[in-house]
Amino acid sequence: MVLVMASTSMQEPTRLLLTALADEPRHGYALIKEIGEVSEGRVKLRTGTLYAALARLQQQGWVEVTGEEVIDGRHRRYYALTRAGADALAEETERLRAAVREADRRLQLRLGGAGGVTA
Amino acid sequence: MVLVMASTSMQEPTRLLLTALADEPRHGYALIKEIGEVSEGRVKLRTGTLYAALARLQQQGWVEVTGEEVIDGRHRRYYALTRAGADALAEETERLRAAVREADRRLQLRLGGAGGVTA
DNA sequence: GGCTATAGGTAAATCATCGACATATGTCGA
DNA sequence: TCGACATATGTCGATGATTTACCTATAGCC
Repeated sequence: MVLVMASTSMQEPTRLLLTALADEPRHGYALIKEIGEVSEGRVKLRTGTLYAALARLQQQGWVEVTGEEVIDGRHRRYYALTRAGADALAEETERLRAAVREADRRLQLRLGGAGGVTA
Repeated sequence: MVLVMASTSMQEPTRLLLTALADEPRHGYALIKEIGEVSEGRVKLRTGTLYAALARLQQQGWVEVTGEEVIDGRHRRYYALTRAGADALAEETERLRAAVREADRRLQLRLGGAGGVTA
């Protein structure tokens, strides 16, 4: 078994990319739209970021190409999460869950310690 | 009033830094130790990252210096979250909460739709 | 004297992301 | 038919946060 350490957590575009691929394979352009929707229009993934990230994640073994097709003369290449990619996303999600808990806790302490919730 | 858009979400070290400052002011070295503990030893913040981030966050108006003192000949400079910084951390935390929900949902769909756990 | 912990910092390199550009097809309206 | 827009995939140089490596200095312990 090979364990790959994630020294530092991934960035948001990469995380959204893995998330968008988590349920089913998608092609590049669909990923851009998907991520735009999921982030409520906040993140507009650039093609430069997308294809660079897909290449990097393929090398990492987290993403793989599962097929290609031509629809109305337009070429589509489908990408999918590998098992390792899904595991990585699950781990990252756990880290984020803990981060959210901690931030909530401290922000609460801040309010409490400030000497007035002014409820 | 000046609104500063966060085009892309902050990175993990920066987020942990804001989190570590959320409950009370701390000095640089304490922040490094605090972040090491909060992340369960995963993130060892380097001084290069720390002081660069603190300078950047001060310019952004999210962090301010609240005081300095000398303990046993050692100089300490205390940093604190501003109101804007706390708001920013709260917003970021909400975004992360949504991201966690979405990742959970899709990873669940993956398991369900695959008809089998084998990749 | 040497090692560790505490405390603050700078400078160059790395690397993900962004912004701009390139290419090509289909559709819809003027 | 010409232009604009959506669809679709990519490359390349610049930007910017983080890392790596370096520096200073004091206190305490062996």
